[in-house]
Amino acid sequence: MRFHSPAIQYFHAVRRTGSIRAAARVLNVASSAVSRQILKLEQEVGSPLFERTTRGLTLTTVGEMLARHVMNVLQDLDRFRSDVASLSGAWHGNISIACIESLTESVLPDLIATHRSQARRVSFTTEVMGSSAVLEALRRGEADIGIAIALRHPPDLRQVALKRFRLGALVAREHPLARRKTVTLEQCLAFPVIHALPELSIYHLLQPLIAQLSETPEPAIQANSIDLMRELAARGVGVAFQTQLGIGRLSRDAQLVFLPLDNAGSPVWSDLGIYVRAERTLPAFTESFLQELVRELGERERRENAAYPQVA
Amino acid sequence: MRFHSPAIQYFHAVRRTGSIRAAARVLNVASSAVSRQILKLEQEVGSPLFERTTRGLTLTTVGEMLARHVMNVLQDLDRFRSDVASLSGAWHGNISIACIESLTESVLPDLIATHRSQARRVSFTTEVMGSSAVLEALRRGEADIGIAIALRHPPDLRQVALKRFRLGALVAREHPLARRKTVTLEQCLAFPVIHALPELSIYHLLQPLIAQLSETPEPAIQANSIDLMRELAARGVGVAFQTQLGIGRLSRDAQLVFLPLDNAGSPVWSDLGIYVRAERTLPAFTESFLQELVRELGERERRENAAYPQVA
DNA sequence: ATAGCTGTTGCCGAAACGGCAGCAACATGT
DNA sequence: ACATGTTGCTGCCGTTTCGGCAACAGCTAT
Repeated sequence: MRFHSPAIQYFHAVRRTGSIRAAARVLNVASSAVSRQILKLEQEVGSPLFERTTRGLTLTTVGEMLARHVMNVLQDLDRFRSDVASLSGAWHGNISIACIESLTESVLPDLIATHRSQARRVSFTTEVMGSSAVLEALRRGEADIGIAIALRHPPDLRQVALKRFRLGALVAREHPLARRKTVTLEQCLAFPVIHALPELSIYHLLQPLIAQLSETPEPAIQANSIDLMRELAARGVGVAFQTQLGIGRLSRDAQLVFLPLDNAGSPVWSDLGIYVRAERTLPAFTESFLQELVRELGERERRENAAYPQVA
Repeated sequence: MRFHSPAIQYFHAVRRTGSIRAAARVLNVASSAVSRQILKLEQEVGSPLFERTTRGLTLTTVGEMLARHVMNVLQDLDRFRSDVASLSGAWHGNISIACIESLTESVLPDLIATHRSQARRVSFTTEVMGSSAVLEALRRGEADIGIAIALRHPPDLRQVALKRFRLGALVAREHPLARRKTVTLEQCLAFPVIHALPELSIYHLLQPLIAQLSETPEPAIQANSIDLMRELAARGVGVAFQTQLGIGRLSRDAQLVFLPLDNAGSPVWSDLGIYVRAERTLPAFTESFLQELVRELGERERRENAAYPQVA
């Protein structure tokens, strides 16, 4: 089912690989064929689409416009194909998810497991990365659904849902703070602290609050892995900070205690956004999973914010 | 700039014309070429796209799915083209509007005139039709922007805005009702009435209210032209019903009086919706006009509802 | 029956596509 | 400095695809 001109597909491959010869290898054609199709495209558009450097090709402004169009075409072709396939037979296809680390402990595996048991011919591709990388992956068409800390998102992405979870401190059961109901940042900083590195979005959530304090003590440990920070906290090394989303298993084992954070009497929120390319209609099975994801995250938001009611 | 496979364009032409030979005439190619491309498409999709009748072709279910995809592709190609063109030079292109009759007296001509004075190379195509025909024209890709009475709209259309205007009675200056501030349906029905035929949406707005009344007198005149009904009312033939949108000129001449309608103590609203195909990104110049349209209609809504404040 | 319409199919020339080999330009490693 | 590997590009040429012409079968209306 290839009813689009080869130029479209070649252009797409060249954009992704950044090289004509590499694209030719992926496409299983001669590099000359790819080169000619690109030249033909540029002649028809009337403007160069790539800037030729000595090592590969980079999109020009016009090239980025065409890339956007081509992405719309190919993604919609995908949707059409899956629509036709779902006419006669069960759903099948791939759902590609780009998300931040906090989802990997419980939310995502739970959801994928239950979804797979219902629609077995839907496969998943999940990739964990930072929030800004999630948005970039979506823009480049490398992921269908993105979950990231809700920053300002570019206009070509659509925020399907926005769920807020309380940020909190994570301490071992034996930690002196463990008996409190809530903690403030000052109280935490009296102890050794496991800080997030700037590549984690927790850093950007906490940094402005820490900057407001008079004293800024040296952090004991800095890390860029949510998982590592959690394990360190469980071993009593220090106080870690994260949302309650990713600590289900460890707190079930009662090794860890989650203490919602209060700052000047009000909770500290971490906003989680679910994103999708705006100029795109999702295949039915992807849309279905997306709805489940939104519902599940909403359910967790409700449960967790009920467990730790907001201070007055 | 034709970088999509001919099959796409041929299919689109056949869908619109409903005939291979007619499509071939439009495309300036031999009918055999069109026939072969369609057959090739059907072979690649693996399912017939048209049902061959003795007089032309009709889309099958799969064909409609492909039509949707093809429409997305071609409309997005249009957007890409205008995006590239606007890089070097002024906006130019065509905006196709499908709307109901109430807009033709003042809203649309005013807007188009001011817009043309700013961007002279943007042309307009406007077509007046009934509300359901407006939605159908949008779905078939025959119009860019649609304005219609806000009924339930199909999911492949997006309601950009919803503005409500008061429905009222239109009477000549000398009419016995002309001195009132508002009127009820009963009061109007005491006089000869100019009724809308079912093809006008005013009919569907008033019919349920009339059905509630105990007596349903014979209407004096039935018509399917807003303009005709207005002129008839101006000549004192009877009471007409419409929104205040389309009576600017005549009421400026003080020949007509607009009396907002009250039903059981509350106003009767006529909801106007602005629609666009959902799976589509508009070209920049079309989006710009759309925003002006929404703003202008919102302005009128505010003004007119302020002129006739809501009863308590 | 005739005329007019429909979509489809051989046949054939023209245009487009793709593979092979070789080119110049540049980066890297010895 | 030289060799090697990379990049994109370009003649040459066989294959594939496309489109125009004419003819065909099927149907409708006159």
